[in-house]
Order: sequence, then C-alpha cells, then structure tokens
Amino acid sequence: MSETGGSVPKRTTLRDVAKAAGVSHQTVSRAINGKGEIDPETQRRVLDVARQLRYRPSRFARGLVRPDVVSVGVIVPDVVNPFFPEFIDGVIQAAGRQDWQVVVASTQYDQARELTLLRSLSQQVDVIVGYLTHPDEELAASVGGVPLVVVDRGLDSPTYASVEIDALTGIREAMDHLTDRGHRKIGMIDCVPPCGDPYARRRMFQTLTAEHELTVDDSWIVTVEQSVAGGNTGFRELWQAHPDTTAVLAFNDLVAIGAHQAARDLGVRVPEDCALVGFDGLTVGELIEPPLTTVHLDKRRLGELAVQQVDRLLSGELPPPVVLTPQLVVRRTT
Amino acid sequence: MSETGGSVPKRTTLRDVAKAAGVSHQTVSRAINGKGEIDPETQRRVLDVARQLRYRPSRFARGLVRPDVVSVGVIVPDVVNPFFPEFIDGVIQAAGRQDWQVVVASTQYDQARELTLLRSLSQQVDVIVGYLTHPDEELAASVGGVPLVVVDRGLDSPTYASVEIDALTGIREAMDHLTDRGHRKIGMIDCVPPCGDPYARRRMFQTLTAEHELTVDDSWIVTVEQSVAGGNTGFRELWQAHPDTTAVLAFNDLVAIGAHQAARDLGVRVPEDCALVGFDGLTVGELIEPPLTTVHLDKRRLGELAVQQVDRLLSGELPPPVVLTPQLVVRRTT
DNA sequence: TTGTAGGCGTTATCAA
DNA sequence: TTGATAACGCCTACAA
Repeated sequence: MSETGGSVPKRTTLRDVAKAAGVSHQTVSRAINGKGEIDPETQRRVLDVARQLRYRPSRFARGLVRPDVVSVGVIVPDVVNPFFPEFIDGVIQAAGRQDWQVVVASTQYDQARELTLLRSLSQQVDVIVGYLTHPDEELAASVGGVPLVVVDRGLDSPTYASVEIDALTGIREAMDHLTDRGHRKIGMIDCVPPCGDPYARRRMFQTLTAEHELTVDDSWIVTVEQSVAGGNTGFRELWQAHPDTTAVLAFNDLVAIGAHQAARDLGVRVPEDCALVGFDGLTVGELIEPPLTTVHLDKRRLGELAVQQVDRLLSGELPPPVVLTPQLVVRRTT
Repeated sequence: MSETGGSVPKRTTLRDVAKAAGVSHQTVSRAINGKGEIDPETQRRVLDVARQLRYRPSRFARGLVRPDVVSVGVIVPDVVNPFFPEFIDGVIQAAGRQDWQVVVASTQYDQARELTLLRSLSQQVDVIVGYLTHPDEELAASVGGVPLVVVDRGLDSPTYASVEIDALTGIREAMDHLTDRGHRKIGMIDCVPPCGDPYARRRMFQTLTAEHELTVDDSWIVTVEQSVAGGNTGFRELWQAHPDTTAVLAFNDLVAIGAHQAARDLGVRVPEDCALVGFDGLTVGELIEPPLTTVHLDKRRLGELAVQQVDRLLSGELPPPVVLTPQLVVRRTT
C-alpha cells in the first residue's frame, strides 16, 4: 500500500490529544469528562488542544466501558401515512423520558424489506418495536434473539411481547350508535390488513350485524385497497349494489374520506342521505367538512404502551399482551 | 456487595460461548460471522451453544473494530405536524440507500429541549440534521464539533451546511396567479417563524404587493399563531377589517385550512367570494373540499437534500447552501 | 481448521 | 493532581 491515497482520515483519539498536550491520555479523559480531579489550568489547556485537533470521543469505545443509553428501533410500513407519525411520537416520547434513543425505519410496505431491515436493525439497537407482517417464526430468524415488541397482530404472536388493539369493542360502539339512530341498512367498506386474519374486520361486522339482527348479507361488504382512492371506489361499488344503504362503516379514516368524496360526487349527502363512520381517529378527519365520526384509537398511547412492553422485556420478563381499546368519537357524519 | 441482588445481568460474551462450547473465542467469532475457515460441524455446534446462552454481539465492541454504519440524528420540532413526517421520510430514505441509520428526536417546540437534545444526540450519532431555532453560536456550543446540517434558516447560517427554501419565488408565483385572475385586494395571514427573521414572510408579501402596485397597506396583514385555530382567528380579523378582501394568502396550509373554516362559518364562499392560497403543499390540502391551492414544497426532497449535504460534510467539505424552490399548485380555492 | 496475541478508544482503579 | 495499567468485547493477523 502506498501512502499516496488520502484514504481513511483515521480518527483523532484521546492519545493523540494527550501527546499533543504533553499529558497522559487519562488526563485528557478527565478533562473531557470534567469530573474534577484535575487542575483547572491543565483542563483548559487540554480542552484547547482537543478542540484544535477536532477531537470527538468514539461512541463505541465509550459504550463499551459504560452502560450506554438504550437504543430502540422502530419499524413501520410508512412514515408518512398519518397513522404512524403519532405512533412514532408516542414511542419517541416514552423513550425520551428514559433518555433512550429511537432509530426509525420504514418498510415502504415491502415485505422483503421488512426482513432486511429487521436483520440490519437488530445489529444496531437493543430492542425493536414494529408494525410487522411476517409470522413469528420468520421474525425470529431475522432478529436473531433481539427483544421484539410487535403491534396489532390480532393476538397472533405468542412468541413476542405485543400491544393489541381491541377493534371489536370500538366497532361495536359504532354499530350501536348507528342502530340507535335507526340505521338498518349498513354497508361496510373493508380492506385486507397487512398481516393477520384477512377477514378479521369483516367477521366483526358480521358478528355485529347479527347481534343487531340487520338483514344485510355479504353483498353489503366491499373490499378495496386501503387508501383514499380505495374508499372512493368502494363507496361507488356499494352504492351501486345497494342505493338504499343509509350508513357506511369504513375500514379506516382514509378509506372513509375517499368514500366521502365519492358520495359528494354522486350527489349523496353525508350524513343526511348516508351516514359514515371511520376508524383510527386521524386528525385529518377533524379538518374535513363535515368532520368525520370515527372509532378513535389513541395512537400515541399505542406507542407509549409499546415502550412499556419494551421496559418489561428488558427487565427480563415476557409480559402478556397489553390491549388498547379505541372509542367512538361522534362528529358530524352520523 | 452480596450476591443476593439481581443487579446487572452482565452480558454473555464471545468467551462465555467459547468456554461453554469448548473452543477458543476466535472459533466462536468465525462461527458467528460465518466467513468460512471453519468446520461446518464445529460451526453448527458453536451456533447452538450461542443460541442457548442467548449470545448477541455487542454493537459497541464491533463498532470499535469495524467501520460501522453511519448514524444520522434528526431533530424536528414535532413529529406529528404533517410537514415533518415527509421531511423525515426523505431523510430516512436517502440515508437508507447508504445503509445509514436514522435517530429521530423531537423538541416539542421547546427551545431549551432543543439544546438538551443536541447535546445528548451529538454523543450518539455521527452527524445531525435539524430544524433548529437557536443562533449558530449556541448550536456550536451544544453539538461540540459534530457535523451539522441545518434546514430552512433563511440563509442565516454561515457556519453550517444548510438546505434553504426559496419561499419568495413560490409566493411570487402565487401572487402572480392571483393578480392574473384580477385580484387586487389581497390579504395575508402571517405567522412568526420559529427562527430567523420574524418579518420574513411579511416582507415578501409587501415586496410583491408593491411589484403588483396593489393598494393594500399593512392593515391587510394579520399575524396569528401558526395553527388551524390561528388561521381561523386570522381570517375573522382580516374579514372584519376588510370585508372587501377577495383573496387571502396564508402562512401555510394548516393556517389556510383554519381560514377556510372561518370563511365557511361566516358564510364566505371559497373561492367565489374569497380565494385562498396556502403554503407547504400538505396532503391534507387535497382532502378538503374544495382542495386547497397551495405553494407546494417537496418536503421529502428537502430531507434528501439534507442527507446530500451530510454526505459532503462527511467527505470533508463545507458545502454551500443548497436551495429548494417550491411551486404553486393550483387546485380549487382560487 | 483452530488457537494465540494484540489492538481498537475509552473509562476505572490504584499508585505515585 | 496526575499517570500507569487493566479491563470492556470484538476482530484481524499470524502461528500451530
């Protein structure tokens, strides 16, 4: 190897500073960390040299000898989908209270990427929290023993600590509300969730229509892509099949907003001609006109609960799933 | 110290595994890293033992001897404000392409917290990207030599690499558009930005009204808190002072949405009675009815550019500021 | 194929 | 107040 190349700049170390300042590396350490036991004058001098040499401690070396901050990795499908920022915020805030740091990564809804991320993240953080789609065994293979908290798997992850969402209770509230107001012809715009039982929501709906003895069959359920556009399409399909529908339960708020747009385009007034209920409780639902009635989930809390599970995991236990229940927020689309 | 306490579990190391498997720690290393030079049978056995002992390599020890992944810290005021997730996403994606990891932190609009975060983050990451409010000197004192890229400081940070937003050009487009459509009585709902010149936007507006020889004086500018509620208040104030206003330029989309709500409440039709233009180009602007005309900024790109600056910084240069120019997107509020 | 020695950059301990 | 020495857990040589 010649010395021509300006290859790796090589880091300035404690010893470099020590040499330049004419003291021992230990003295430099003391100066940097400023825990007394050092002559103020020496300290000043050493600090000066350190600055000149642009010295910065290595987080690795430091982490090696000190109990370092915990680093939590968070994996979500998409950082921009308004559901996730609140969740992430919950994680960041709960973690921040213990001075933990949070590494955020997104799969972009790419299944293969999920595994890749899991694999690389698990090398760099102490614990992972994630909205994950793969079955437990595949996750296990990818995280290689790093503690993991999974979110919203539908009680489907015996291996891992988890936070679950009791969607049924929330949706029951919504159905009660609708039937209380006299609705009998209630349709549903469903989506297939990224993991777990693809028919979970549909089943809940069926259960509840049965409870209320509604005479709507499966033709009142349309399944669409989980997006505003999907909701738009879904409403049109539903309305075409059943123009006598008086209320629609959407898979989530984004889908509901799409449905709302379709209704407006079709000249269907919400809620006069057709009521509409979303799910998630996104802020955007409050901004549209009329504001959306929705089954509201406290997404920030969801993130905090995930961190709470992390706590338990790190202290050695494998905690039972914790369940978060959403609540109906009645606004003006019903 | 007695041995009663379940104090620190103490980590399982390579040597522990070695001892348990009856080989040298080196052999274990080879087994773990799977780079040949090892008997498959030995490897299998070692790996088994490692798993049983729940061995996981220390990221610190590894980072010490290996050129580790770069870790980028991102500081924003608020993870939930819909402006920032897109920015963060841009950072995450650009960083991800180089297999860098991204640590996200939020100040919650707390000035003191900004400095605290800067201080702690700078100990754990290789470089920081941030929406920061403090003047350069104070930032310098907090990051202690860690490379920093600042965003949207109004060309106000000679010390640091930066990404700037050319708001004037975007707003000029908006004003041209409005005057083209015959508007002369144009009002502004302004806010004071978290850092930099508090009158920046107001000045731009004044410049442009002058360019177009509009006869609106400063009483056509109201200043409110930067939020939906602020926008609501702002519109009411403006409309009360000048009921002959035919168009309003809002500080940003959230403010514009508030203004829109106020207009509706006051029976002012948008855009028939009063046109409305936002700034930022948030997705939510597309979801309201009618969809919001706005000066659209590519926030994801903003994040990518920040990472680009990080690249340059890390390769030794102090790059000149890079500028991103927003563009008017005409929808249906004008 | 396997084991031994040394060093990565830091902090802790103890002696000077 | 300062300095030598020994970890921390891992990896890269090199020797066996």
